[in-house]
Amino acid sequence: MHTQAVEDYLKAVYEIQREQGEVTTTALAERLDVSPASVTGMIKKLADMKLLTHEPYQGVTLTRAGLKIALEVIRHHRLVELYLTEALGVPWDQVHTEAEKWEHVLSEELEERMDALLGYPTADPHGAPIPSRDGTLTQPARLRLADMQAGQSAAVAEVSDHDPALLRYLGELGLYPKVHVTVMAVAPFHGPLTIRIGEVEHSIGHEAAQHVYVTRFSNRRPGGAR
Amino acid sequence: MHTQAVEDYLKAVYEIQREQGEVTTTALAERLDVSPASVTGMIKKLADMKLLTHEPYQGVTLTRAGLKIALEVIRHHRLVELYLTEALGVPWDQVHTEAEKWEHVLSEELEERMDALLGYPTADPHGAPIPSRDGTLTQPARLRLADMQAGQSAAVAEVSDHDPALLRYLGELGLYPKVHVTVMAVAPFHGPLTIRIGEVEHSIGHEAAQHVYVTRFSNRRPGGAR
DNA sequence: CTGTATATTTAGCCTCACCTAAATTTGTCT
DNA sequence: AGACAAATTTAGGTGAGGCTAAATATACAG
Repeated sequence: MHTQAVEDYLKAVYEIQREQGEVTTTALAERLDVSPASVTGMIKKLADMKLLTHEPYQGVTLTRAGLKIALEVIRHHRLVELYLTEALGVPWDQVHTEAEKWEHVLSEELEERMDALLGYPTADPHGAPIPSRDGTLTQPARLRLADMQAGQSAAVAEVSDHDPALLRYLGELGLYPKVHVTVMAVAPFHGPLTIRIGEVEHSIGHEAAQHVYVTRFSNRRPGGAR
Repeated sequence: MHTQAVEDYLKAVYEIQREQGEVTTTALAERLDVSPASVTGMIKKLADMKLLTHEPYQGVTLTRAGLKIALEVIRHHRLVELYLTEALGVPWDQVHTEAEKWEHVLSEELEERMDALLGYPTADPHGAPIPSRDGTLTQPARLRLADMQAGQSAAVAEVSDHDPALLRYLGELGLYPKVHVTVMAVAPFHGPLTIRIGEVEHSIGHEAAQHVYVTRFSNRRPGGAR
């Protein structure tokens, strides 16, 4: 087995790679709340273990083996998040923190039981896709609510899960995954968006709207889905 | 927070104290699968933290603070054991190993949720009492099935949870907590006991019978409960 | 193209929890 | 009381994963 630190690093590398393309020492240090020097040391170890490759001063890339571990950890994390909301009723702004601990102690046996009990789900409570056991992953949406134009409609696909306060705010607005939303107006200069959910309208700041990913309805049915 | 090692040591001290009265360096080393020298070192640290007192060459006693932590860990362990059997259907010979890991990552919040979901239970799947949040604990039964005489009846109170093979064996016999059992015969020289559970009779070795704790029915109702 | 800011790595050190080997203490048997 | 075995502690070390301070590499502005 790998240590918790190894798992945390690989997961962080994967996530930063997704979000920013390039995985730098500093980015890892910030995400893991650790000094850059410590990251350099750990990278060396992970490279020795053939879990990633390191181009000094350039950044880091996961190897096949490293990717496998990262996806296993993420699978655990997201399954646990969903399990905690579904089975134990934990509010969605708290599951992330709990899952950070559980992901490292979940046996394959229990993973399988949770998976079955949840009906082999494909997304966690924040809409993030749950990797399958063999490591395949549906492509997450990359369009942000903040990038939409007035008049467009979409379904919420995924929301960022790192900030509990943001999640509580989105929860108040009703911006959960799968919810349909229409952009009524967009204020200029990164101002707030006016959006409609069901029959009610809300205003949401640009900043928050950047953390909400959506899937636009296709334009084939003018008038849009309901 | 305390490290996992600290929690493991305190739990072990508590358990050995219960089982054997005296908590020696060697006993701790064996239980924790660690060298005696390592135990000496760790004891020194725990004594510095005022979690236990150490009489060199004599043994170790938990302080009030140490006892509190030990009971919290045990509470977590037993709640998790019960949760795993009840909510996730994990077989009773496997829950112990899983709970060894979970006990260290369970937040108070989740502890409370599990506790409520299980209906504020007082015993784990092996019959061991679950400490209350304030650290009170019902006194466990100390009479062993192996110590009973022919003709006596009792209810199974608790079975030792450390050996999965033993638990599977007891499961086959139907020796679960609360089950009523009557000793039909006791072979001499630590030979097997013949016991009756419901309508069926089994033979069980002295060794195994030492790991089954029972509560004798009072003698006030001759003929015994059914 | 040179100077400076920023990113990264190196060097040296720390704590935790473990180890082995070598004292030392305790208890027991004669 | 002496001798020996068993239990315990001391001494010295290891690997993991952190840290700070200092050195070095890269990037960018003038």
